[in-house]
Amino acid sequence: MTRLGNKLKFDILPTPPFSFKLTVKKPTGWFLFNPFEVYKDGTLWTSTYLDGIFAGIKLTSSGTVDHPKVSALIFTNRSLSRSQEENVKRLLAKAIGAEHDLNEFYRIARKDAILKHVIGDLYGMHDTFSTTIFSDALLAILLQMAPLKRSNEMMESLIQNYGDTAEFDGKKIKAWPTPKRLAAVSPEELARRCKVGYRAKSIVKLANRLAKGDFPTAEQLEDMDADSAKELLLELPGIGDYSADIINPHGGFPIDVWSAEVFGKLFFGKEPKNNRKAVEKVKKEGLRRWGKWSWMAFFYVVQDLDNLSRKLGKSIRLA
DNA sequence: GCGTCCAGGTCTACC
DNA sequence: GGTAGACCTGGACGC
Repeated sequence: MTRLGNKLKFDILPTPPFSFKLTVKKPTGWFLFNPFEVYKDGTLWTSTYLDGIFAGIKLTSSGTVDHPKVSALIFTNRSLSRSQEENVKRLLAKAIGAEHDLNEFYRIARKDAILKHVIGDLYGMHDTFSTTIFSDALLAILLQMAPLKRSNEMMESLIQNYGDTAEFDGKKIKAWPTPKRLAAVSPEELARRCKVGYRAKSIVKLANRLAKGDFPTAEQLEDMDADSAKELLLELPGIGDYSADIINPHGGFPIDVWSAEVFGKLFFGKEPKNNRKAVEKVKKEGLRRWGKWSWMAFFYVVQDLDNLSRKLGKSIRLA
């Protein structure tokens, strides 16, 4: 438990349209930083590491979708230097996707037979940016070869057992563990305590690799071209094509057996006979169809499956 | 109650 | 270079 008493207050002015609620609390429950964060009445309490600094974060919307303004209150355990403050402000704005201009994507989407159905429901939903590679990589590994319910259980157990707790503003919010923390744990202990099974070996190897401190940060990967960033991610233990597409800040088209079924129906009008074999075909078609907008297309479709299914009719039941 | 199958992938050995 | 098989765990299913 870390008590965070030092406060830093500032405002973020995202590029409109920007829906605070849809961005920090996605319709399908995707979180901003971790599964233990709390969203209530237009305010989000969460915790993460910003520039290596453990932070409790309170975000409140004080604007509208077309004139957005987000008030941020950052809690840390000590006062920050001027440059640390600037880094924290910049990273948080980036994390909530404040810099992204959705208008180009919407122009493309309005002309697309599939995407035109989803942009209305999700108007102003920005993609968010992970502040640490490790948390995204853990998420990706825990999604592998498991039903979503079990993935969530493994995720929560890992954070409960090894994550630090931020105590601030009357809240206690657990954060993802750091590479250093998990590098000190044996795979056997991790498997036993968190029931992550064979994934424990990959997780500990990954923690050891990232604890060295010489792997590029999410921002540094973003500064590379997409293929180079993905190539580096594929070198990490337990990270394959699907997981690399989840972690890559450039986005990708992360097709697994579940999304192969969803996008298979959308692209070809029918459920693939074998979802695992269809992954490659569906991925190829998504990248061909949406190119550099593949990730945004994936993101919007997945967040709007119920509505999309209704709009496209009973012939394509997606959810 | 018990056995079998397989899930929102990755890695390795083998050809 | 491509591909079959193993891999934790636990819920669903058939019997």
